[in-house]
Amino acid sequence: MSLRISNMLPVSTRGMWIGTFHGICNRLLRLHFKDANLPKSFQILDSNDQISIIKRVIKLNKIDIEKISPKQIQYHINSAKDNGLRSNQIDEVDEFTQHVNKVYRIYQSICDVEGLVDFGELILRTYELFKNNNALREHYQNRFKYLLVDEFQDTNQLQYNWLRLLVSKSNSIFAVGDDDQSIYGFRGARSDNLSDFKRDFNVSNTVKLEQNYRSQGHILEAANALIKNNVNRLGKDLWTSSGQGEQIKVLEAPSESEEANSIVREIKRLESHDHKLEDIAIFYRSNAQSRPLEQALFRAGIAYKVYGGLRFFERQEIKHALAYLRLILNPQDHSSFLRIINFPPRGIGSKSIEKINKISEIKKCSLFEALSFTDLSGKAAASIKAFSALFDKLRVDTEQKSLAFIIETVINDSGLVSHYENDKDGFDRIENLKELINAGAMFEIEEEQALSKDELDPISTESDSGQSNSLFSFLDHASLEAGETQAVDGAKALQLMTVHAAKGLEFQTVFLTGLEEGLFPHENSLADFSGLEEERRLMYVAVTRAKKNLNISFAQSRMIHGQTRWNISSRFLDEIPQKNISRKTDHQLSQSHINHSIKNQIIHGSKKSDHQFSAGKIVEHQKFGMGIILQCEGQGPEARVQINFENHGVKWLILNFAKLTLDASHDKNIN
DNA sequence: ATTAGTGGTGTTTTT
DNA sequence: CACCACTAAT
Repeated sequence: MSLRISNMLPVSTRGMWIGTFHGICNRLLRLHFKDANLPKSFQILDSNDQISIIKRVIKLNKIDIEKISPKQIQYHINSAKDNGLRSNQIDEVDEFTQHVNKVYRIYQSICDVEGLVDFGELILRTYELFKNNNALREHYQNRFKYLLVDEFQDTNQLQYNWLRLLVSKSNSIFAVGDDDQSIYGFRGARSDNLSDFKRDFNVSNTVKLEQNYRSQGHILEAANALIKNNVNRLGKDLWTSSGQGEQIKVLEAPSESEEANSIVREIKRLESHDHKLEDIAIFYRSNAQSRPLEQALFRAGIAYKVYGGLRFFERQEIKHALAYLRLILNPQDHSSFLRIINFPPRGIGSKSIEKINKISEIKKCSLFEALSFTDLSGKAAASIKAFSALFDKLRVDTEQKSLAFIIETVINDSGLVSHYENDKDGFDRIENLKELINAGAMFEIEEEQALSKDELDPISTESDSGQSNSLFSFLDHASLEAGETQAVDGAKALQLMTVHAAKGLEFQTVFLTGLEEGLFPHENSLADFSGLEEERRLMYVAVTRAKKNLNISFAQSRMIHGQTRWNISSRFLDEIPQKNISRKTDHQLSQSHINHSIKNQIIHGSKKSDHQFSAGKIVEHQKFGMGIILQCEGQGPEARVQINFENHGVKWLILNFAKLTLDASHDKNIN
């Protein structure tokens, strides 16, 4: 974003604050940590860190909530914060809320003591800071003459209130948003903020942007037709002056691997017609779907780049390494301490950890300091001494050293590398650890360049004593911008990403994959109407990323959670007008596939089944209607079939009881 | 007392 | 399939 802006503007962008809400709040909190009542070295928690603290709270306080999962509690905490609510502001209306809120309260006190800040807290803290500190608020109201907010439909209630605090008579605000592209409802985004904005900020004139400069006719018509099915929207109709262009190609494949192969063939064809690889993108609904695509691309020797997914900084080996780094910097960091106290295994088990915990409570000191008081006998005592000594040594060895050197020293001396050397699938992990050294070196170079370029803002942090300041900002960077690091060098490669990650981007050619009921729209979103509408907006976002060529595909069968599932095509496909589509129903391919799988059953299956039903056949049930057979089991009176019904989902039925009729037309297809 | 191995469970999207 | 909690083996 920063780059795009500086390329478009005749003036320098130095001095502008450009970033996400989270990024800007982090910057503010770093500058005013004292006023925000935070330790100087506060660390940012990611989703997993948050979960492990919640688990800790549940265990330590023996809260009796067997039925409530840590994830549910996490959701409660995050959505409370997204709405600007502290635990004491929540009505404990029922037992559930009471339990969950208790965890929230204790969780927050742990974070406060240990100097930990989760994503919601970044914004909430800054909000409270502005609210309670008039001088500071006025300073920033004058500092930022113009506030510009992009993707306004993705703001949540707290971010909205945050903006209201920052806007005064001395500055002005400008917002751009598209309610049809609101796809972050699950994390508290309110597209209603768009209409509230008009009211609360006295907007005198609204500009509707309906001319689209990106996509050609067929693509745009499809997008318009799709989104019209949503009831809850402000309403707009996009138009283009760039001609009809090509129809959308729709491909039906027998399996996910066939789908991937067809896409690879098409990409090769495009390449030979002078399409650039970096102008092509493949989208999918969930990260897990990237695998078969990657396999096919790898085999075909096509360079590709996966965005997001298992983020580099979220891998366990990287998190272990970072925990060592954090603990060097901040011995108070209990989460990091617990992560590595016995990793790699060094003979300090749960019992020892419990003792350390007790001592830290009695002596009111950190877990780390408690190590020196813990008197245990024999092996454990020796292990604990060794662990303390390791850290004393690490602190001395890494003082005033380069980031790369610090990281290298830590991953070697901690025993992480040698641990993974003995692990049978530890090779990749060691590669990643080496990559972390590189990332550190790169980060330091970039930081120097940035520093020499802008010595801007009047308020600046006082320089740090002792430990390297760049280690500090590196750790910060690691938790907040986890995904970005790998994305930079996306040159000359095909781009793979989730539809969520694709928002705001555009490509000449887009392959949109996995258009199947249950996947897209995702089955977990179908429970309520608003969920389905959000999925449809997601589809709308995906379609409108394509400039010239859009390819949509789906597979008849797909491995999900280790089981083959037979899906029907997505309802979203049916919502696109036929005139905008050219169907490449690979019928021959699909028939041969089904024949093949039936033959396989006859040859490999120990005995031929004594009924006429088999996987892949279309059947009709008196009550459930049409469906496709997923698998068969058993013989005679015990024979059962699993069927995915068009309108009733997946069910197991006993053949003797279920009156099933084979769909004759489909039967003819097979033979 | 620790660890490795086993069996049961739940699976979207992200700052 | 991947992760966790629990159990058996060291």
